[in-house]
Amino acid sequence: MDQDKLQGVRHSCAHLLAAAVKQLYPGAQNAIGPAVENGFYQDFDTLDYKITEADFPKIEEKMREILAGWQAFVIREVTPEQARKDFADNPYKLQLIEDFAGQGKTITENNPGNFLDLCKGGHSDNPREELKHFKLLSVAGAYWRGDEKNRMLTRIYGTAFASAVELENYLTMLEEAKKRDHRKIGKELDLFTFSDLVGPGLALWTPRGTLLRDTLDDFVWELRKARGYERVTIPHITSRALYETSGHWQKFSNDLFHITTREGHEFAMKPMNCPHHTQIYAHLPRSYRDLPQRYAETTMCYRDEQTGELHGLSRVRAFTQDDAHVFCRRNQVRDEFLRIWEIIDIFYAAVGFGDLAVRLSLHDPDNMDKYLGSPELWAEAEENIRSIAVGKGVKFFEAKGEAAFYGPKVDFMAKDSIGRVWQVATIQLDINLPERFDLSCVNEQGEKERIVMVHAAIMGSIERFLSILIEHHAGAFPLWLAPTQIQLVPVSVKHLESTKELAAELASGGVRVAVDTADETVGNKVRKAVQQKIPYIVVVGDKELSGEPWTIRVRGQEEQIKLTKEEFLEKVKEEIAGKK
RNA sequence: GCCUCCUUGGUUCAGUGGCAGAACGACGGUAUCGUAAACCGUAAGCGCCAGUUCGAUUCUGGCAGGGGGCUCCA
Repeated sequence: MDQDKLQGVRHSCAHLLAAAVKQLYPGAQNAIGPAVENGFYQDFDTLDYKITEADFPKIEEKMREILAGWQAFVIREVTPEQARKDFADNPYKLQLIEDFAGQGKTITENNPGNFLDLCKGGHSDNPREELKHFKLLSVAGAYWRGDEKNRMLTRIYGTAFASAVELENYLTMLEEAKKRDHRKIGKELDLFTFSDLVGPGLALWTPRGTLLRDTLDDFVWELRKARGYERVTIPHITSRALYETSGHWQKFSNDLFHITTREGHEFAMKPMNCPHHTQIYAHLPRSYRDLPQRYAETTMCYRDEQTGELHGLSRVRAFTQDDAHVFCRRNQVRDEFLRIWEIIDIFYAAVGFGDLAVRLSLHDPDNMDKYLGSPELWAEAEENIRSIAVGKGVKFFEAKGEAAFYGPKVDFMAKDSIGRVWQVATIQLDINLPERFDLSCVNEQGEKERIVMVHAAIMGSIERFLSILIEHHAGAFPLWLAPTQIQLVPVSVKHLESTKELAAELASGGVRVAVDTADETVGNKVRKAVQQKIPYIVVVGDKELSGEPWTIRVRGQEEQIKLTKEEFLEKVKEEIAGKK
């Protein structure tokens, strides 16, 4: 079955679900019910009925019963008057009818036998056969028309496939994905934790997790340093005046953590770093010869997210940005973009991602009040980055309304274990903050020239990046990132002291080594190390200590390898240096 | 913030309107062992606050925290 046809099947299932719910819950009204990436959903106003997942078997049974009476979908075009009559008791359909009529769209109804619905079409041709393999998955709330001022409807999610096997495979995949959830693995590998006393959305990083963060951040810094970046440091709070100048105060006041001093002065925790960085640029008169100025800083930002928006490490209230700002002339933008893009390419290859989606995030011309600056300025900036992306020769897609309020962006998107898409890296062209902060340089003619800013984050939020990285590798990090790279397992307590000495020797070669000091059987110690997904495990006993070749257990492979201590250490060091 | 579900030792899970259970982990002991779980023992828990009840971990409500969505996301 091709993708279009499958979409038709899923959308038809949404109708089927609507028919079943309307029979089981008299008076319930269905709103919209589209096919989505891995299935479908259908929204309902269920009045006073409360539908929960416990009701799914009953609803699914009713769906099968109704399906038995279905033929092919019959589609007919109707006048608005007719449609209003047919859906007189459904306020949601009536609103849709008015919209369609107002836009001069034709209105169509369909009926597969015993259920009339308002719909534009795109259905299964043979519902009785093709809709068999469906399953309801979850129930959720969703605002009518996606607007939080509207009534909240009950949304039922389901999925459908062309065959029972494909459905089963999909459900199995969802189960497997749960095992890779970063919140679960973060606990198992002891990488981070949350505390009710500290508060929601505030992750605490353990020594192992911090090692992982620092290793990643060191790598980003290494790549940046080689490309002319310099480190800067700023405080985590600021006077409100800074954000009034930048425009953040008016635009994002609700998302700021506010601080009022005992004298009544207003401050805020920083939700981003750009305004602070502009003040480092602005504290000296700059010659065109000094440009670009490239500032980098890995630092925490704070945003007052609503509790319902928090999600593991993906969405938190305090997160670490590997942020950089380039202050340059217009004609330097392309080179700076490509320089950053190169870092992103190298970095994501080393962490095991070869397939980031690239999104050109543009402004929404119908919503100019969301943005700073004139339409002309935006058009020019967007054309500029579009041509850079085209020149780079990669696949990208464009998204209206996804720009930052100060300029268009190139965003890099990765998927988590169940396919949710998150933004990670970003390169942004900013034509507005330099205006607001009056950032300039003196050009060849001795005139004051307005500059532009490029914002760049490689991991974006380290917290969010790690959530993706953990799920991508299911906790089995590449050797260079693994908090423990080699686990030494002494055969018995007799060997403990010499094993510790050995560990110190390996560690002095720049390798992260741990010794299992527990007075346990070898089998148990090996098992623990395997569960911790440690890349190399070596049992140390009389043989190893006497200089015989070592038998090394390599993560993810059946057969063990035999190498002398020197050969092994050399191999490990090479792999770490090569970011393997 | 909104809809909905959930909350039992450190972790994963049983269970009950009348003394709360297991496994792993931790701790103590015995064994000193060669590649995915040695054996014995000890400590440790019903998220918080109200209500109903003779009695609430269990029922009801509120709060907090968490899950799935929605809205938002510089």
